[in-house]
Amino acid sequence: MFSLSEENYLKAIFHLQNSYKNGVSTNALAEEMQTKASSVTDMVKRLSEKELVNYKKYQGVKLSEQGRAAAIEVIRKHRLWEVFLVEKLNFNWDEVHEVAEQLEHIKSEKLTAELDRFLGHPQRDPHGDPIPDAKGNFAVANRILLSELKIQETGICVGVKDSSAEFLQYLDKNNISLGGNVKVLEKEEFDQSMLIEMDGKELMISKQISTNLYIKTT
Amino acid sequence: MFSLSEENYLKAIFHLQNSYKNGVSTNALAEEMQTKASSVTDMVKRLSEKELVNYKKYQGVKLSEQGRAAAIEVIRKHRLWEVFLVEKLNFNWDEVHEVAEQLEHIKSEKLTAELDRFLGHPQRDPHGDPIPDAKGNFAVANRILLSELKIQETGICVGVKDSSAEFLQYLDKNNISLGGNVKVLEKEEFDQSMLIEMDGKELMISKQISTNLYIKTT
DNA sequence: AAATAAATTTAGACAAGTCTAAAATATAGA
DNA sequence: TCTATATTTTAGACTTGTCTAAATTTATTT
Repeated sequence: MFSLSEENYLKAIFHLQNSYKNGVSTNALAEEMQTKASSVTDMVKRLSEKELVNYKKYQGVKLSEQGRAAAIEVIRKHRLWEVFLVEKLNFNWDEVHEVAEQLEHIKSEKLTAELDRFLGHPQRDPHGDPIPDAKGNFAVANRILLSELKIQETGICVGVKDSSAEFLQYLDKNNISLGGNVKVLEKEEFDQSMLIEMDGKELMISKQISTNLYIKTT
Repeated sequence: MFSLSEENYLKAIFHLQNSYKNGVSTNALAEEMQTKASSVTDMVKRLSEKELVNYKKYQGVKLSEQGRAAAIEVIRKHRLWEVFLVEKLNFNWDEVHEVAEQLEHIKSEKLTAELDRFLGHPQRDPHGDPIPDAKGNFAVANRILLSELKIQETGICVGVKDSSAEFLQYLDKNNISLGGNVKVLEKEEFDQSMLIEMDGKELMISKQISTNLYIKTT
C-alpha cells in the first residue's frame, strides 16, 4: 500500500513521461508537484528503494512496471470519481478536480469496482480523458487537436487538453461542450486563429483554444 | 481545516463523552484510538491549543463547541457515505465501516450537501444510527434496547448498538435485520436470554444480542 | 495518613515528508 | 577545452504524529 504522497508522485511521473521519454527530470517533477527539487530527490530515492521507479543520480526517473500500474490505478479512480461528481452530484466539469484529487486515494478494490459498475463502466471522464479499465488498459485515443483540422473539415469535440477551471469556464461561456459538432470555416495564418461553426453558431477562436480541444473527425 | 488525525481524535472524544460525562480520560482515549497514553497527551495538548477541546492536566478532556461541531461534521459524512455504499454500491452493512472511515475525511462542503441530496436526505445510516443534518442536529432517538422489552411486548428493530462486522454477520445469519417485527415470548432470568418472535419465526437470543439491538415499541 | 498502585505527563527519540543552504555534477558557450 | 551556468544532490533542520522509559500526580488501601 502506498502513501498519499507516493501516489501523487507516481501520478505526476506518469503524466510527465509523455514529454520526458528518457526520464523525468527532478526539476520538472518539482514543478509539477509544486515542491522543491531537494524534496523530489528525497522522495525519488524512497520510490526507487520500493522499486516503483528506476532512478540513477542526475539521470531522471522512470516508472517501473509496478509503479506504472499503481499510477494507472490512481488515475482510474480519479476519473471515475469525476464522472460520479458530474453525473450524479451536479458538479460542473470545472469543479471536480480538487475533490477527485482527494477521492482518488481511497483504498478499496470493491469500492472502485462497484463505482465503475454504478456509473455504467464509463469510457471517458467529463474532460474526455480515457478511463483505464480494472486491468490498466486505456481505450485508444483516435483524436486530434482542433488546430490540426483543415478548412471545411468537420468533427466532434471529444475532449480538452487543458482542464484548468479557467479554460473550462471559457468554453462554458462560449457554449463549447463535449459532443458538439465543429466545422472549420477559415484559418488565419498570421496568429493561427480560426473561424469555426460550433453546433450551427459561428465562433472565432485563438490558437490557445484550438490547440487545447480534441476532435474526432467525421 | 483539521488533519486526519485530529478529526479522528475529535470523533473518538465525541463518542466517549457519552460514558465519560466529566471528561474523557487519557487512557480511555488511548484505548479507543489504538494508541499509547503518551501520544494522546501530546495530541490533546495540540487540540487544546487550537481550542477544539478543554483540557486540564490529569483532568481528562471535553470537546469545545467548535470541537463538537467538527466531530459532528465528520460523523455526518461517515454515515452519509455508509448509506451510499449500501444503497448504491451493493455493500453489505458489515463491510462499510473501513471505507467510510476513509471517505469521512474528504473535504468539500458541496460534496457533502450533494451526497445528502442524492441519497434523499436519509435520517439513519445502515446500522440505524441517526445522521446529523447540515447544522449538526441529530434526530431524537426514541428507541430502547430489546433487553428492556417485557414479555408479550412488541416492537420494530431500528438499530444496532454494536456495529462490529462479527455482530452484524451473526444477525444476517439469523435473519435479523432492521425493520423486522419483534415480539418477546419468554425471558429467562438466570442468564437473561430471551425467546423472541422475529418476523414470524421463533428465535432464542442471548443477553449479548438483546443488549445490542435497538427497538422502537409498537 | 502514609504507602502502594494506577493513571498521566514529560523527556527524548524516530519516521515521513518537507525546507534552505551548500556542495557536486552536468551542460553550454567562448 | 576551460569556464560559467544550470541542474541535481547532500547535509542538516523542522513539523506531525508516534513511541519507550522515566518522572509525576492522583487514587486506593491499609
